[in-house]
Amino acid sequence: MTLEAPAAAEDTLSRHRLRRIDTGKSGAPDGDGAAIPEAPREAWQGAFPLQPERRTTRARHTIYRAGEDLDGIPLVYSGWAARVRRLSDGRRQILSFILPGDLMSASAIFCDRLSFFVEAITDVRYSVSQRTQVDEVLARDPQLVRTLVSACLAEKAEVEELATDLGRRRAEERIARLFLQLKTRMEARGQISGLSFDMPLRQQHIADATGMTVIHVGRVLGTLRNDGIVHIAGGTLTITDLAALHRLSDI
Amino acid sequence: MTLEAPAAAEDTLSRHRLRRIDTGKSGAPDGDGAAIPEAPREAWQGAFPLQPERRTTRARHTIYRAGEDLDGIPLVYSGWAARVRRLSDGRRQILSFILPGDLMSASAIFCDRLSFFVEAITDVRYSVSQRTQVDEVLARDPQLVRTLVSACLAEKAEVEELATDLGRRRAEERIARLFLQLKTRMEARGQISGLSFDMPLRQQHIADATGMTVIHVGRVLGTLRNDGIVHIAGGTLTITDLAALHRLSDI
DNA sequence: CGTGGAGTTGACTGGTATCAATCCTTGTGG
DNA sequence: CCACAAGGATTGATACCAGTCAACTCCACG
Repeated sequence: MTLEAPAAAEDTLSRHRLRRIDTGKSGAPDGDGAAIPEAPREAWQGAFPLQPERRTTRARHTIYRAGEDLDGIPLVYSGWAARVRRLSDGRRQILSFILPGDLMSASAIFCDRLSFFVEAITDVRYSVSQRTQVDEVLARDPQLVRTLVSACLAEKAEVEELATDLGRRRAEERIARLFLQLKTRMEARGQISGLSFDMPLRQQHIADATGMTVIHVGRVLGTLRNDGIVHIAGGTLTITDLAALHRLSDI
Repeated sequence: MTLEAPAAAEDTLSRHRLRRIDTGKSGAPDGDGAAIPEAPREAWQGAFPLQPERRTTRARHTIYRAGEDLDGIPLVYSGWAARVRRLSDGRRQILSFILPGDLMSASAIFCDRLSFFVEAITDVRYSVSQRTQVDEVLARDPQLVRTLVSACLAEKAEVEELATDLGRRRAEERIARLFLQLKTRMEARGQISGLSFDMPLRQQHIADATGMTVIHVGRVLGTLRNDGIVHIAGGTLTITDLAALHRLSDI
């Protein structure tokens, strides 16, 4: 598990992407003040009553490299990250976004080596619970094991939905669905006001998540804005026509 | 869990797809003779030493419908099937192919309701082990639980790779990778001779697995044939230039 | 023979990608 | 405080991959 490693050197095709050393601001939904919403609201909230190690990774840096040994189970408590697969020629696919309160991957509990990278989008603070300690807790609580297996299955189902989106839906549809998904997740965290929420993703992230090019993402966002459906400004996403967004999303 | 249910009625957009009632032949890799290779060669081989119920679903029919209650854990012992997500307007995405010896989905062990359909490609014979019995076995064998969780994680990783293919690779690349994957899986089953193996998929299946249209699949297959890389004839896939296929696949 | 599924081919369209230039915003450093 | 540099967003022109529509063949089956 690597901390604070610059991503530039390894990024074959990085076109300015991830290159700059972050300065600590970058529109993150969390200030750097004291009031960090540290509590994960998920089912495994009480699962790790341990003394985890605390770490930080700055925006645009890689938190975990595919294939490395995980030295513990990481849980994000502030900032956004992404699980991403990289191809040898630099193409990238984001598998999911990791929001505060999320395990970096539910798989990490049962497996100490993952097949994808985890990259910080904003500055990310996370805790790493020691595997041996977690295993002890799990051994005493079979019900918790079930819960965590379910979390894995949920993650799997999410990726299956992503695959369907990428294989069978069109650009506008995919973006609309991404936004609705983010809205739902932010809602669950109580981090939405009206139909707006903090959303630190750059167009490049949206492109890598929806299998598009940045430029086309920009165009689609443009039409969504002109049609009065969604607009992004200053790191905030605002839904101006929820019904239309649902219509586009086929939800 | 449904048996022998025709798919036509439910298939909103089916353009001849799945419509015909199969006659029992359809180029399945299994004859209907006695010599069925029944032994799953996977890790969970000894996992279900029970008296499972045996069932059959004919080609082109639906074995399981998303959201239904699973009344047991299904293991395919002959024929090919597919896990597939359907959209409301008839578009389909195949998440993976199920070959003889495969669990219909590893998720079925920990979850009695799946989010995708399972459809028979050829005639499919499978066993259904009762959940209560399997749970008993699992309770006595924690190591087996780990193994089966790993199977789930492997299935998850496979879908993540599919998502990457669909999002970031081109048509030819995707088809090449599908073929190589099938080759590997058939090899593991000892069902390959030279560089040929039985492959009952129609172009429509390949299209639904790779996120393409049938027609474009036909074109790509045509060029692969003309370039002397792969050709399909009489339900048999033959790789005529393995190196080229690897090159295309970026493996 | 007739029917229907499956595959092939051609013409055309269209959705996205690619290339390139400009502008805006923000952080950096003098 | 201001100028500069870099990242990010927007726009235009053009190319190309893949989708759509349609016709036709081939084959298995009844």
